[in-house]
Amino acid sequence: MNKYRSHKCNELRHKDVGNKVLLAGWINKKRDHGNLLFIDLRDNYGVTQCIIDKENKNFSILEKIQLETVIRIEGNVIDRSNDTINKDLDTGEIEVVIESFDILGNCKELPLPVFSDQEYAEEIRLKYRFLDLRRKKLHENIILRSKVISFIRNEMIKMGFLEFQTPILTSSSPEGARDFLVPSRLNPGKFYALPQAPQQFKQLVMVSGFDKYFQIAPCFRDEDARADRSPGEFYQLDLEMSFVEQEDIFDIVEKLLVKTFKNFSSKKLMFEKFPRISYANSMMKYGTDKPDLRNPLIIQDVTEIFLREDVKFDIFKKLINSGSKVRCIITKNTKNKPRSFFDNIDKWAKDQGASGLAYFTFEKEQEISAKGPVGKFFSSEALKEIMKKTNAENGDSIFLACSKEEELKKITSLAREKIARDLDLIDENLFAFCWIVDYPMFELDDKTKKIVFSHNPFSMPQGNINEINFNKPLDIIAYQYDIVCNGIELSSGAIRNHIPELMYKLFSIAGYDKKIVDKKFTGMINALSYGAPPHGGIAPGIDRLIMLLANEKNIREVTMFPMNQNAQDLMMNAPSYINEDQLKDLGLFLKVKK
RNA sequence: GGGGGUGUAGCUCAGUUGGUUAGAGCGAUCGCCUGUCACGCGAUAGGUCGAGGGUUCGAGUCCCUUCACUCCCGCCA
Repeated sequence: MNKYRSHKCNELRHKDVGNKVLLAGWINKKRDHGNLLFIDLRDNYGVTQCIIDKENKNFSILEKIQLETVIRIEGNVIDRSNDTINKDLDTGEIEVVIESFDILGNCKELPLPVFSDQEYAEEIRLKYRFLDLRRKKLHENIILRSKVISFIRNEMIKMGFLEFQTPILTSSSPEGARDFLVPSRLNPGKFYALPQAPQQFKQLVMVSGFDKYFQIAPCFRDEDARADRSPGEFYQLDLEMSFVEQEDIFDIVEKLLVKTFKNFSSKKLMFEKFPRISYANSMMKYGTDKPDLRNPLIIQDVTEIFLREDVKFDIFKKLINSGSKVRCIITKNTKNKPRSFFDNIDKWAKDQGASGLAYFTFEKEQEISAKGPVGKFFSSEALKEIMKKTNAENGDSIFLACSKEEELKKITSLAREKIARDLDLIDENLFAFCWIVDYPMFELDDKTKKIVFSHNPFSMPQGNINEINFNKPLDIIAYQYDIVCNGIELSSGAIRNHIPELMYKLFSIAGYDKKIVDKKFTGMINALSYGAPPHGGIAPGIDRLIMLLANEKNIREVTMFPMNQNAQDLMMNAPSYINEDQLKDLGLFLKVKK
C-alpha cells in the first residue's frame, strides 16, 4: 500500500464507512469549535471533511496548524447524520475521524489566501504562482487546458496527421515580429532566433514528403503584451497538409473546432459551417478583419447622401471634399432611448480620439423627420433616401462618423461593439466562428509608403499565375485566411507558394531582391526547387482557444506560469543579469548599465 | 514610445471640503465554544498611506517628479 494515501480526497462514499483510510493533502480550511475541530483536506481531486475532538492527543497540535500545511491523516470513515450531509461536496455524505497525523510539508504565513474567491493583485499572484494555481478557478482552467490539448492531439492523429517537433534554436528572419535572439558561443557574433512560428519548418516537412503534419508548437515573438497576448511565448496548433486546396483545410479545421467546442463548452455554436467573409467585405461591414458575428449591427457607407443639396451638414460636406467618407450604424427601435444613451456614445467616441458620433432618430408624423442635435440638417427626402439605402425604419436611430478611411474603420468598428454592448445585443452564450478569406497579398506601409507583405510572404496568390498583374500588386489577392471567433483572431493560415520563380517575383515587389531571398530563406527556397508539393496549412492559437472555452478575458488565466506585462517572470526572476564569464564566453559586452 | 486606471495593515478594501491618535472584513496571535462546512463570540498585535520633493500652521487627501502593477494605442508577417 502507498505510504501516503489509500484514497484521494474525492473518493470516499457511504460504502467506505467503517474502513480505516489514509488521506494526504493540503489543509484547505479549519473550523475550530474548541473541543471539536473540522479540517477540510484538499488534493487535486477534491475535498474531504476530517474531524477530531479534544479526547485525541493530536487535537491541540492540529488546532494550531497553519492552513495549506501538507499533512497525512489516518482515520476511520463514518457516516454523517442526515442534517449534516454536505450536498456541495462529492464526499459530503461521510467524514473521516482522525486518529493520527503527520506533517509532510510545513507552511509559512500565506501571502495570499488559497481558500477564497477574492481577486488579488497580479504581482502577488505571479510571484506566488504555485499558491495561485492551488486555487479552484485557476486549477480547473489549467486542467481544462491539458484536456483540450489531449483531445486535439487525439483528433489530429485520428485524422491521419503526424506530430513532429521542430527546432527551437533557428535563424532570424526579416519578416514579421521582433525576434528573441540567442547568442552562439561556438559562432561568436552570430545569433540564433527563437521561432516566431515553425512556418518554414512545416513547409519543409511537406517538401520532405510527410503529407500531414501537426504540432502543439511554442512560438516566440518579442512584442508588447495585451490581455489576450502573452509577452514572449504562446502556443499554436500548427498544421500543414500537402495536395490540398483552401476548402480542404477549412473542412479539417471546422470539424476539429466544432468537435472541440461542443465537447468542452455548454455554449452554442452559431454556425457549424463557418461563414466565409472576404477581407474586403469584412472591412466594409464590420470595419475590422476580426468581426464579432454575435453582434447584429453592421456598418454602411452613406457618403453620397451627404453630397445632396437638401442635406445641409456642412462640416461633413467639407470633410468629404477633402477625401473623407461617411459611414453609419443603424440601431433598431431605439426611439425611446434617453438622450443620455446617445450622448454617452458620442462622448465615448471622443474619448477614443475620434471627433465624435453624430446621431438622430427617424420619426414619422405626417412626414419623416429626424430627431436629434443634427436632425435639422436633413430634408425629409434625404432621410427617405438614407432609410432606403440602410434598410432603416421609423423608430430606428443612426450613428454617423466622418473621417478618412483608416480612422473611420477604427472608430466605426469600435462603435459597433460599444453600441451593441450598451444595447445588450451580444448573446454571451454563443460562439460565432467565421472564416475571413481573400486577404490582399500586399499593402501600403503607412509611414514609408512602401509595398509590404500584408500577412505571410509565403502565401500563394489567387488566380492563374500567368495572368497575375504584377504591376498592380495591391490588387493581388492571396489564398490567405483567418479564423475569427467572437471577435477574437484565433488563427491565420494560407495555401503556400511552392513555386520558386513566383516567390522571387513576389519578394521583389516587397523590395527583396533574389540575393536577399536566397540568403534569408535559404532552406525554403532551396527546398522548393527540388520537387515541392502544393501545400497549405493554418495555426490556431491554443491559448486563445482555451480562453474562449474557459470564458476568461485574460490569457494569464489559462497559462500555468505566465509573465507580467513587462515580460518578467516574477516567480523565477527572469530575465536576469548574467555574470562576466558568461558574457565573455559569448563574446558579448553590455552597453547598458546594470 | 504614448494615453487611461490602480497603489492605505499579510490579503481585500473604506477614508467626506486638507484638520484630533488612519478604520473595517478576512488572515495572524491569545482566550471561550462538541456539528461546522464563509462556524460563532471576545481580546491583542499588525501602517515609511508605493517612493522622493513641494504648497500649507497642518497632507493619506492638493501640486510636481518617479516607481510598480494593469488596460488600451503603436507593435504583433
